[in-house]
Amino acid sequence: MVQKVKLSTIAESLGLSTATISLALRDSPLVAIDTREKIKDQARALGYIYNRRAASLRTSRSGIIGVVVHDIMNPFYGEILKAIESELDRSRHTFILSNHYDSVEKQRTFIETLLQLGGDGVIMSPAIGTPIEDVKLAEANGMPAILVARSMDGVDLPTYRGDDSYGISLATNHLIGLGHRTIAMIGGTDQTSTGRDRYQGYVNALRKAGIEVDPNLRIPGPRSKQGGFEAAVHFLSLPQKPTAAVCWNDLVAIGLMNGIARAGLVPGQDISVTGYDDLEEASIATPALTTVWNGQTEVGRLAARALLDRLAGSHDPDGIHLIKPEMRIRQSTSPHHPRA
Amino acid sequence: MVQKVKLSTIAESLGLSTATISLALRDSPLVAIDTREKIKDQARALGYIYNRRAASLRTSRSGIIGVVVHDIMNPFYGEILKAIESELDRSRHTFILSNHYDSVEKQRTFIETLLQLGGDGVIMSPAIGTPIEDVKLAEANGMPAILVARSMDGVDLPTYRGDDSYGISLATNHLIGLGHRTIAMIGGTDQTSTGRDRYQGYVNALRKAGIEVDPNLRIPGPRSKQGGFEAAVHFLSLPQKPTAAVCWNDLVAIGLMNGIARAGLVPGQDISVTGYDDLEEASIATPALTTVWNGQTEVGRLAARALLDRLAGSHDPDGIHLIKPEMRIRQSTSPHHPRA
DNA sequence: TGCCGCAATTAAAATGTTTAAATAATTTAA
DNA sequence: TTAAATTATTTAAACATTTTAATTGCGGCA
Repeated sequence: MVQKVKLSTIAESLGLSTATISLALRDSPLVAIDTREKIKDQARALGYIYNRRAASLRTSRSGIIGVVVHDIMNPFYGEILKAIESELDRSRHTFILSNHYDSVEKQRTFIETLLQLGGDGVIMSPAIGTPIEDVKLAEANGMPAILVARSMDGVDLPTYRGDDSYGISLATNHLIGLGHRTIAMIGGTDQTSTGRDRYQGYVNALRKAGIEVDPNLRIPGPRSKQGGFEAAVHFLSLPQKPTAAVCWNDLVAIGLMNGIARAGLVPGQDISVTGYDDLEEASIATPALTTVWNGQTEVGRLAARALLDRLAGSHDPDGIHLIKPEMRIRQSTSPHHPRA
Repeated sequence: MVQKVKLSTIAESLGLSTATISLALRDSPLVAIDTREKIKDQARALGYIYNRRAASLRTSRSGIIGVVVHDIMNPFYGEILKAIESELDRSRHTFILSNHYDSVEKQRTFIETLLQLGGDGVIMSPAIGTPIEDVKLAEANGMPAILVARSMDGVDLPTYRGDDSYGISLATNHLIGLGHRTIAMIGGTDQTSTGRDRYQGYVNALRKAGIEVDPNLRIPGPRSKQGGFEAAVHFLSLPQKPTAAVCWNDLVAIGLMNGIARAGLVPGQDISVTGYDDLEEASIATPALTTVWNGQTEVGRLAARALLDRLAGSHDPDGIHLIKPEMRIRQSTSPHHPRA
């Protein structure tokens, strides 16, 4: 259907040209102030709707920003998205969201769609195995990209994320300080830079305390509650009988605690558990979860700001910007005592 | 920046017209098969990117579908969105997502933005207090709207949601069947049609069993874990000493159970709790949550289908389509025994 | 009177597609 | 061999804006 009310409709109804209408609606000082008012009133009266595609065809600015992350239903990303949303909102940008579920194809399709729509920029938490060409594709077509939560090797884009190695070492040190010596690490993968960093933080903390690293205590798995829940059986049957677990994130930790409880043990007493992220939910879990704040609000806010700045012309420094995590001690950890 | 590779770039490089290129890239039988192949190869080689805004300016079809719900981080909506996403994906539509957080203004801004972008349609779970004009605005500008999860009075749009009254009565009957007589209803509001329906279902079930309805047992509140958690204190100090709680949704139920546990009681034994929705999470809660499946996947799937059908020309019946909820009995409910 | 400068407005081109109608090229039928 | 039919391609207009450069009208000034 053709647009019923357009600039020319208003122009004709007032005996003016479309140029004047266009300028007036954007509050250009080139148009006399009372003409401007008259035009705006008329636009409202006729129910005029601005046609962004026509405008953006002319200006090559669409006001669209794409955001693609692993899974928007994961509250970790959810909190990042909220921060991005509130930052973009005040600058009249529309944002288009997508999950990639770690599928490189889905992610590329998204980038292509965004390019077709003339997206002004993209914020992404790259899927595992993202080829460099895919982000280059965006940049090469004039669509700046910013990375959040995950880094990419061999590509020099502005990246905002938590300092994983440091963060996990905080959690591990906390458990060591409570007297634990057999500490498992549950959930996640070692295939991402994040994964390697986290494992490194765990290993470093153990080594520094003179504790031998036992690779059998590393139980990778999904980064979800379900994943943590299912890991509980394996965890509880380890011959080494760990007394504590450093979890990949809060979801895994909560799932693991549920699994532990299901097996008749008391999480926080019989087994100490740490999370990671400090989601809103962590503080209301039972027991309240000892965890590490991963700076998701800061990550989102800074990434959005960086993109907006770049769109406004100022090119802030590329490279990785690490947000310092902070320990949050609650009731899911307690001093070591032998397992029943 | 002007587009570097466009139809005319390809056209010139091959000595053809843009019309031929346009048709070929869309696989029109009007173009000879080998010409078509040659053109597609060349497009790939030059790194051509289809310009949707130009196309949609001409065709007035954008391939964009808007979805706006209360809060995408709420897993109930998350599950609906996933269903919508997977349905739209296979028809090459891009979807734009937004939260309205029950702000009518934010919702209207979203609808306006979507109109400006030439959105083909919108799926919405209307904000509390949405004025009829706001949805009419969409329809009046040729953008069909479909409602999910919530109805709107006085507007005759296709609506897909669970049968709330029936669903809550299932949960309430289940508790009554276990011998409970003092049953509270926790969380949510009575300001929405959903809220009124759910309360009605609770009241109906009680009445039918000859139990007097005590309005003090209705504790409204936020529909979140936090809300349920905080309601626990109030709930546990009620003079009527309820032995069971029907919760607005799973989140409230899980929060409430956490709160009950925090107070030293055992949810599922000392107090029976039912949820609503049957989120993925319900089955891994401790204790596993007895709840009512609210058909969110069906709601999302059917709504998306209905919209696509309408866009394809077939106008399916307006009005409310109720999905039948189903009881899921787990461990958070048990036969009545006097509270300790 | 003629010229200048200024304010307000406009003409016209440009953005990259799609598509109806027209044309050119080739094949088929008579 | 020509007319008709079919196939392949092109012309040109349309979509709704923005923006540069041009135009108009007017008051003031010499």
